[in-house]
Amino acid sequence: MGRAPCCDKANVKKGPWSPEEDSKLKEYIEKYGTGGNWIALPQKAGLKRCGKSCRLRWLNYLRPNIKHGEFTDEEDRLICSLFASIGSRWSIIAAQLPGRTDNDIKNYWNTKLKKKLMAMAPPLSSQKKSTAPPLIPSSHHHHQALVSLLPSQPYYTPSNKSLISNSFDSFEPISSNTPLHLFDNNNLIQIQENQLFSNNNSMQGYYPMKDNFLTFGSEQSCSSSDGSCSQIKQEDIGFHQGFNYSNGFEENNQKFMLNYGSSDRGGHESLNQWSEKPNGYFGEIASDYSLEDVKQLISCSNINGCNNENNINFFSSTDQETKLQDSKVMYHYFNY
DNA sequence: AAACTTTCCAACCGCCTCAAA
DNA sequence: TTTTGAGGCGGTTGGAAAGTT
Repeated sequence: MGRAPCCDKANVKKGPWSPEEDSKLKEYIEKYGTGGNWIALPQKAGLKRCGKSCRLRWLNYLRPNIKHGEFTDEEDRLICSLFASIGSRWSIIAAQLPGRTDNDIKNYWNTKLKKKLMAMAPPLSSQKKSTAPPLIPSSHHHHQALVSLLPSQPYYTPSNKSLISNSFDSFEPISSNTPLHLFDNNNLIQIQENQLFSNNNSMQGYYPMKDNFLTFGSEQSCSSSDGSCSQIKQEDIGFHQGFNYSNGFEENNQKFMLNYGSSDRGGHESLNQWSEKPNGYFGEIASDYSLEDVKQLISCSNINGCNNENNINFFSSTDQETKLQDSKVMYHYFNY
């Protein structure tokens, strides 16, 4: 019953790889490949290592075309937007960055990029509080999010006014008078664009903002069964450089943030440039994940899966390929 | 220069899914 | 149908390197 035993764990070497081990592994794989069997590989290659260790060493360090060293601004942006979309699914993120490994990206995020973004964000306590009523009933105990990918310019909104969709419904450019429809499953919120961007907006509780930014969320942080909720954590939030305002409020222990991407990049060479690159963030690189896969992952990247009614809603334009390529991620977090 | 602290990252650990037996 | 291992993944850690006092 079951498969053959794994490697003799009591008799395998651990710790850093020596140059000799590296060359043995590299030479063997270059000559014979992995054979689809990492467990058997170390013995064949003359290594006293666990197959898992060999796999990791090969994938993260020895395989060809591994890119080490500084991450570019473009890579920063891509990591940020994908992290905002799908969370810490490093292998998927890595698939969109040629030459980068999931481990590299994970380390980079944990040690540098997260701090970099945090340094740009104002402390939550400094943000204005609102008197606006909660938009989400207090019975909602899940961390919820509404995600949309909006083309950089112009802004789009679904023509059928329904954002409850995981598909890419038809979109039309919004005029300055067209309300944005922000939706969670119980609340449809209409917001005029000028209410988002005007400093003298009349919408109580919504603070004006100018420039793009991004918020990040962790996985579910509270329970729907017992109603307990942890407060939003500072490290769960990141902002893109270049924002001037964020709008958010706190009410009845709920945090609400409303974020919006701007198309005005102004040519600044910084993180606030989202999509100057003609080929965009997706689609130009060979990876195991196609654009459709990424869309699907984004559309399913919630707590409970694609079919849950509290789903993250994801939409884009009919011209999916091109529009998605220069899209930005807009996150709305409700109720932590 | 030494002691201490912080940062960085390679590698390990443990969990999950899938499939072989 | 059940058990078990392989492969894959994300979280965590230990120690080296870099920075600070």
